[in-house]
Amino acid sequence: MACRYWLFKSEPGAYSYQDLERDRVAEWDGVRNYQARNMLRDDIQEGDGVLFYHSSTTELGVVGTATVVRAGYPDHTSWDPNSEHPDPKSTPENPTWYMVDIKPTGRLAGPVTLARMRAAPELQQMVLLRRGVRLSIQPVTEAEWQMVCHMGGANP
DNA sequence: GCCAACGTTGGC
DNA sequence: GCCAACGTTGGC
Repeated sequence: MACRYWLFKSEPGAYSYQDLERDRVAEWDGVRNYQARNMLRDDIQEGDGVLFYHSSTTELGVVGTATVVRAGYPDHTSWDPNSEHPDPKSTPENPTWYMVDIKPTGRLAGPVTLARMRAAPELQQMVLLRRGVRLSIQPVTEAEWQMVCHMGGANP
């Protein structure tokens, strides 16, 4: 897959865009879904763009952008029994789960809400809007990236 | 390898 | 809080 743009979902109660701005760099750990793992491990490259989406909150939508600063590497929290998502089957020698590091590149001037995206004819093919898709990491096309950034009043 | 039961996600 | 949709688990 030669995708250069992605959408990462996060519940702002757990980790918000504001948290990312505070931290400057975030290890995107804790992903425990094989489809998402494959993208983290195989496809997401340094320099790729990330739409940061807030889920399970009052204002659903993309609130900012980020960029990948480190491509996929083993998620060390998976073999830490005290982490939030331990997996006894994952070891340093044979890791099951992967993560990337991202840093914020700018809050959108206005949030691009889920409702606005649903209403945009240009975005009808977005993975996010597909019925039943719950992936927390999704590929985004360049056209979709441009459109969301445009709708958000950003120029990354 | 099938598939029912269960757990999770996430919008509403 | 509800529930549709999906992923995972485990008995057979």
